[in-house]
Amino acid sequence: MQKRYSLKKNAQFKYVHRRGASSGTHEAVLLYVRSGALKVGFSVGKRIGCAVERNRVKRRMRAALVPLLPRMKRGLYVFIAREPAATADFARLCRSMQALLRRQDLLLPAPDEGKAGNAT
RNA sequence: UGAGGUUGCCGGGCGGCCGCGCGCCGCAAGGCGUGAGGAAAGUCCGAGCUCCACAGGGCAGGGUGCCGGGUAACGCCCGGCGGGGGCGACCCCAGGGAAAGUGCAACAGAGAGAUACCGCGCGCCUUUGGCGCGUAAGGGUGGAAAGGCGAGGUAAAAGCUCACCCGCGGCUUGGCGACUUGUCCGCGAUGUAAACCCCACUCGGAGCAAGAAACGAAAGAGCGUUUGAGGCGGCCCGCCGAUGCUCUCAGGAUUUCGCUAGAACCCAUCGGCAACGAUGGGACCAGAUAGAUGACCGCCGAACACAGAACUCGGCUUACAGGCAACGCUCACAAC
RNA sequence: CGGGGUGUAGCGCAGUUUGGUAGCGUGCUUGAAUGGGGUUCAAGAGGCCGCGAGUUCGAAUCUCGCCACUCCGA
Repeated sequence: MQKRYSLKKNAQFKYVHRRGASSGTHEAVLLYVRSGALKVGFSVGKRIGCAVERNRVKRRMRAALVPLLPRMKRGLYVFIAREPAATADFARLCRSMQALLRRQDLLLPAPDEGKAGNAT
């Protein structure tokens, strides 16, 4: 996932946290706010584990999101990891995040010919 | 063969494929190179670096604490000394001063730095006992009872005297020194300084959010220039100090620098018991800023530990699956 | 990066300065009182004082090293 898609400022995180529509699964929670740009942030709390484990969870969530990125509606996303995310396998993490996006209807129909990097 | 001791090291490797940070090349698509640790951790010490006076004096406060050396420095390391533990190789110790002063030593016990309960002896009396004096050997209490043990001595006793031993001080042998050897010259002093304290040495403060620059453009207010604004973050002195300091306009988690090559590492030779030093040679590319290493798979006998750089070094401490090497190291058993 | 605070009975807290007996409230158990319950009264149980070393005759207390939680400043 390239840096231009990442949510950066603490103020932005706070904004999403306050205004965002939320939905959750066993492994993660999604907060979403409509916006002109497509930005994604990840929030992995101290309950998950030590720095190594937190980094790994963040990387796996990021990797799971990459194939979905071109099909996502524009807006600010924050994914919050919950404790089972540390032990879940990668396939389970992927299904979980797809389910979160579908639940708020944020995934475009995705015709198969859609090229990567089309997010503008 | 088994059980140990000490020291040092590794702590996955190779390949395919899709991605990420940084650097270089390219008009672009993209390509090439490179990319976490021994502890990156805890933040417990010491420095570099930056700013505050040029880092100066005193008081207060903190730190260290056997001796000698190493080091940029250290509370670290090395080698000794003393004490303690282990059959041993070896390991552990904040280990200055209690004859400078103050405090504390509960309970028990007569008495905790002085004392006399039982006892022992002598004297007197109203004689199964009481009082006075002497004594501290014995009993008892306690972690600790004013050197220990034996002999002499005595009314009973006592370093009161003597032999041996223990400790402290003086002198003395060896050593740079901690310390040690001897001596019998003097003495017999409780413990606690991780209680206050004394002595010696040492420490200025803050920290990369340090600090510097760029972007807008000039203006206003207050204080002040030897009757001193402001500055050095415990206080005082002392010093610096003038288109200077503070505030508003002022919108910024803006951008760039600081930002990684270093008292570092490896090899050889020489000096040193060693830590380490000197000389010569060699190899070096993490530098992010919501913060880069992940997904899928194959092979290597298993590779499943603890764990993620955030200015940089030297240490300490803590966590750690499994594995390797060295020492003509130690002990036990067996064989020769 | 820098600086504090807390950890003691199931729960909330004293005791740490100046070292020797661990205590208070509430909850729990038993008994009394009531037809029964609550209130009340009496008795009792419950603590490796966060962990590991050290100093001391003796440590919740002093010293050192860890662990967890929490607060503040830039």
